[in-house]
Amino acid sequence: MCVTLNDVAKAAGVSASTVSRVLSDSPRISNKTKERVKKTIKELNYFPNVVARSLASSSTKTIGLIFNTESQFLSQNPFFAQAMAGISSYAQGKGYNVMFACNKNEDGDLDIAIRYVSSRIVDGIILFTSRTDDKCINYLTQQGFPFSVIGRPDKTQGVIWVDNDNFQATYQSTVFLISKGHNRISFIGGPKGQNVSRDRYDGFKRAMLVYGYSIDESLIFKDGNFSDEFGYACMQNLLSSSSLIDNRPTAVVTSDDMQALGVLKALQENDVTDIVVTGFNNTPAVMYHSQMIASVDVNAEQLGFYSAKLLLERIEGKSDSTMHYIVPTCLVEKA
Amino acid sequence: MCVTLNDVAKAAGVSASTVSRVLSDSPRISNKTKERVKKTIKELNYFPNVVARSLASSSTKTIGLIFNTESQFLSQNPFFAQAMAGISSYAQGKGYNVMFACNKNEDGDLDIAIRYVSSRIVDGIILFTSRTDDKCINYLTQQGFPFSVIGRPDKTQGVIWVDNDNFQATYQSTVFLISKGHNRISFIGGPKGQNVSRDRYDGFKRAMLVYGYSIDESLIFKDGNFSDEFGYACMQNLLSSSSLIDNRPTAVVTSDDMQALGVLKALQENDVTDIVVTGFNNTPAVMYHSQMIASVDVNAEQLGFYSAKLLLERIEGKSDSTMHYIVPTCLVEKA
DNA sequence: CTGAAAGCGCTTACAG
DNA sequence: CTGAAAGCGCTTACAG
Repeated sequence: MCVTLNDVAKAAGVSASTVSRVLSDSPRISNKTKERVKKTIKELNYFPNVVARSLASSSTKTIGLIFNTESQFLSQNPFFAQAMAGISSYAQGKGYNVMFACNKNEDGDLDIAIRYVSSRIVDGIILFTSRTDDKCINYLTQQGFPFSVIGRPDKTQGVIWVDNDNFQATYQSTVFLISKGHNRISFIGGPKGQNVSRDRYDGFKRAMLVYGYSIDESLIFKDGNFSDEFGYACMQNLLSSSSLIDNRPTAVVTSDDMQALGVLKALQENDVTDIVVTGFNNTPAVMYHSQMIASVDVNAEQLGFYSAKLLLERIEGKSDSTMHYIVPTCLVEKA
Repeated sequence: MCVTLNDVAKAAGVSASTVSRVLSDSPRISNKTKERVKKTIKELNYFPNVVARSLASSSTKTIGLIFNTESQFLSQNPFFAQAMAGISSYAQGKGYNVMFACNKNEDGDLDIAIRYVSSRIVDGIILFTSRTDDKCINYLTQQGFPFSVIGRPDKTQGVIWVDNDNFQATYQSTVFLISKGHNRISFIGGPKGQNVSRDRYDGFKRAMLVYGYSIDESLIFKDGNFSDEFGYACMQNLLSSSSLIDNRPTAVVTSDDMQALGVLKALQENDVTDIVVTGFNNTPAVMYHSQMIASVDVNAEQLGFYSAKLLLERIEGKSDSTMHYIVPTCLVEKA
């Protein structure tokens, strides 16, 4: 029903091989025949069947995405959509398609990875954020299957990854607060055991130390998660603590805008207007709050873009390809 | 390098046809041989090559997504990620993969559609929201290619679509405000020429009429867009209008949470605390505002789910498949 | 209930 | 510079 390569070959009076070579712009074909074949391709409105091409060349020109995240967070955090846009942008430029699959839990992730690899439907995989001792990373490494990771994994040995400088990000946020005159600063951290959590805490700690301020452990919340509930709970805890009643923090460095949102809710409910907050992702709706005075833009689209770039360089066997890339963050300060 | 169907056939002492039939669970194979073949499939850890299968069966078991939306909105509005999750959920259950591609403008959309169709890489397409006289819809219809649309298009003739009852949604929001004692209510609408805009305005208008309140045209903003900028501009307009100085609205029905966010910003900047707002999408960060008193949950995940369901029924040639489906909305009221 | 054979639409050594 | 032929790994009438 569709025009095939053979139809073109017959119409142009050449062999199928020649048409195929014209399509791949082989230097071994004379310009004269190239012109002629291209003309009949136009006339017959021929488009190659990519499935047949994939089978013959054993490459699908498709990459698969695995989120490693419960699907509710996909919509709450603009990070994912932005990173997807960046991936799609690079991939399209290189003629690659992008596939995704949502899932419920870590086993779901692994199932998707196994399906992608075993069915040979993708040439490579991009993982969004890595867990501790990540099953997908272990599996893909063991299979020798090309993949890249957004967010530096536990073991970087042999794995391609892109990430922000998370240390730098909270270091800057904290220094910004200090420059505004704050020095009793609370810190709200991310999930236990993740590099991102550790790095963001370290950045905060270092800034405090460099500027000569001590860290009050009662203002520090680690081993949390990136939810508004956690932010809310932390701030409620601070506001209801009797030991802090005359010695509250004046600022909070959070590790996520959703956390910040929870913090802001607690502040509002308690009519506290003299505590300011910083967050991550520069989410428009969160930044509208007057007490949000800065947010780290992680440049999610760039993270996606480079995760795709490094992956495709690996797939296409560029020998000089780098294994990781740091995307700079940018502290967005409110006027 | 990989185990093929032929390897399995040899190992099990049967023909390739038989292995293939076992894989598709054909009723014409005896249980005894089924068992034996399944055992060797396990032993050899065989997985079918889906690319070869696609070529032979001329079906890729993949659907493609086209957003019809500038990529910045993809991340700002949780709608897209939620709908994608719903699509992925249904598709995975049916053994289908999902592909997407971001783009810059309407021509970009059409390019993607042409690529999807011509390269025969997907079996069907889902369009997110339709434009007036949509080029993609026209093209796909003319090609006879299976597709479904999220959001009722201009011409529904022969096209599969899912949508909310947008009339009902704003009708309910407005009635809710009326029940709270409001009757001078402002309305902020969506883009010109879209069904969604018309329906949402009609729902508002009808509720006002049914309850016997007149509509003050100076409080109505149509032909806008779903951005915070537009919401902000509308509210600034209202607050600065000298003719309204003693006769302001007490409530605003917006057509989107981003609009609502802009409205809230204007209210906050002008220290206006006696105007309440309703929106769409139940965005957590927006709902935190005390003046947001209701938001319509459009159930984006369900919209995605059913857009995939109707599409796959069409692809698989279910004769009794319906052409459209209305996903109920749900007004989320704040306590 | 099972098999031999043709075919899906390309690519790519090999030969000239 | 070009072509004939094999092959990628499946599915599916057709025949028995």
